[in-house]
Amino acid sequence: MIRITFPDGRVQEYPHGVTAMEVAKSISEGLARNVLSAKVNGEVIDAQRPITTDSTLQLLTWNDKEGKATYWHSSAHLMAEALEALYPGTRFGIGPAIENGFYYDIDPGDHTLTAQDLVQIETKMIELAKKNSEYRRQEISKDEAIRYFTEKNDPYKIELLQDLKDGDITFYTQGEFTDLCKGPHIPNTGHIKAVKLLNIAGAYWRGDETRPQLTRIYGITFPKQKELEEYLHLLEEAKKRDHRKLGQELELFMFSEKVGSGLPIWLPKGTALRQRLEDFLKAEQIKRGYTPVITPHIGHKALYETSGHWEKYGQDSFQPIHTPREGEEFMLKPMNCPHHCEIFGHKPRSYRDLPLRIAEFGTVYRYEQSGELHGLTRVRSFTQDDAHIFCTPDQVKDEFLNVLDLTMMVIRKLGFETFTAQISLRDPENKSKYLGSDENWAKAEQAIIDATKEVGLPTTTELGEAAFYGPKLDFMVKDALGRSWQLGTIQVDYNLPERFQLEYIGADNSKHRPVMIHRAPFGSMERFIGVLTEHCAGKFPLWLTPDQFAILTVSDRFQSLAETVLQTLQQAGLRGFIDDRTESIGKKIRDNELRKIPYMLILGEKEAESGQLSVRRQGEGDQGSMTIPDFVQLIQSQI
RNA sequence: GCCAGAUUAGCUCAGUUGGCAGAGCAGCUGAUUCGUAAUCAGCAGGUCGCGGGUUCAAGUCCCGUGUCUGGCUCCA
Repeated sequence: MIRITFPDGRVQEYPHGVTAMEVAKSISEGLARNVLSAKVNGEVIDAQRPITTDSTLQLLTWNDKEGKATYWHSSAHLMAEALEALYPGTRFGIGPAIENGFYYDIDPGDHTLTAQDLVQIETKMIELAKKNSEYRRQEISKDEAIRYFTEKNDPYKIELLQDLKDGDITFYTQGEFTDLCKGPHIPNTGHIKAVKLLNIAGAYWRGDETRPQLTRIYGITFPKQKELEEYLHLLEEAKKRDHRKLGQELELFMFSEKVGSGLPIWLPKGTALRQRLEDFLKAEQIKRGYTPVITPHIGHKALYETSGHWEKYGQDSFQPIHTPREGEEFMLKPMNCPHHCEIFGHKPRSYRDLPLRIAEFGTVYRYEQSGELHGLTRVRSFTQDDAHIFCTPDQVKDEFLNVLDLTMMVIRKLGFETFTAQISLRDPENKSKYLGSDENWAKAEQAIIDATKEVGLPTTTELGEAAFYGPKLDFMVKDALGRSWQLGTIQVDYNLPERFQLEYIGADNSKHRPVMIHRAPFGSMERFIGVLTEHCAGKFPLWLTPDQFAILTVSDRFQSLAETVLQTLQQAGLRGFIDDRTESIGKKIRDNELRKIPYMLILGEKEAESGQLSVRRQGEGDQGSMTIPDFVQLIQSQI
């Protein structure tokens, strides 16, 4: 007998070799029907695998994250079975579960798969799923496995096998399809009831752009048709929040083929919004001891040779601008740091001057790969809410904490409740990629880890994600479609001060090297506004939104009244406009609802007599009437 | 940069087998002066992304290219 410990702490004895499925059945048949896999001693395994030692056991169903992952991974195998049936000779790469669904990377050979083929594959998957085929696990020797895939002519699987140890290799088979796989899988294909293949894309084999490009098919499956429909509805809703769509509808920004791709053009409403955001941060920075500066948009190539950026990114940048005089080369600035280093270095600095916090909303230009451009979130010209803090090594941690506080304040003020913070450290396997000494790197990495711990900020740590000059802390939020974007960033840099030979005179009357902290709470105005637009679905916070109210006249007899009201509200510091088109009131309401104007003030006979305002809230409807001062008060109370 | 798809009026989109370029919304003009999500009528709006080719004839077929979309790679 072995002892099984359940998540609630209950312990029960079962025969040696019992499976999770048998345990589930002993509890209830209903539970057993829903079990997809099991977590045994922390490891997720097939529900049908025998348990041979005293263990903790958690039965995994659709309601568990790991249960879903098992389900979707098995769905990837089902899709592979369908592909093999429909397109014999297809070769397979890898097919994992992802956050929402799964994908499989395949090499379809001469055949090119297109989106039109997906429906046919879905139909085949459903047909195969209905056979209730079991997912059968089989341990196999490396030689035998290689023989199988050699016969099948699948070089990708053979390559995967090369990296595996003999004795660790398992195959899974369902129906007619056998795959190299460590598992686990769901009991049988019958659990898969609803299938949607979402899109098709190219993906480099093993993520390496020098290797062949495979076809990646993304899909998602559900145990119930209704759940699939709900998910697809959710996707539709998310698309409505896309900042590229809302940006066009709300006339925030545009792109022009003639101006160039990746170069956003800010329209009046977008500019109003953006400037308000900038003003908010500028005011906050003044309070916190930052000094604003302004620097040019270009700089000598030599500046970037000094900074090291030319060596690192020169080939992939906008190429130098040549002047009429021979031999002069200027770069569009890809970042503001070198200019700010020159500011620090332009006169002798004392330790009494530190920390020196230099801030600039600096527009930079980076030649991003054409395929990577995406709305406002990945562009070729953008404005960083940049600042560089020059301080003594002893001040690093306090300054880091201050910046952390500012960044979290900014993110929360804009209504992002769920964000994650990622500490990016250097790849210990590949230290030559980075500039700067081992000792400095270790110090900087420790400063970040300590500071985030001190404020209790939950973080994830990624090795190899650091910038080439130093470790960093990035704040990440998700867009409407669940794609993660980096917003604010804080980076410790021991390298640039070295390269620019920056110095200050210490209390000991000798020269010392300052430490530099790069930081941008928004990250870039473009990306931040893009992500913010999706986050609030175009309904910006009242303090930020371009227009807070619209005055809708019931007929043009009320035009002069509308103008008086507008003036009064503007004098009270509110922003709005009169919709005086000769349209019906219903039409004006509809249009301004769609433009997401937070408040609509309807002005007609009734208001002319009472002197009050009829107030309508966007998305909520009629709020009844109130006096002008009450309305001003209402808006101010929400800012 | 790579793979796949898209590209027609300001916007959203039709356009059959290659045979005169279409609709709705927006715009303009006129009528209507209206009470909480679309008043009515008329008018105007196009080098079908761009450049080649095939053809008696190309929005439609072929080649090249720009831009966009979904991913991959990249992201100072």
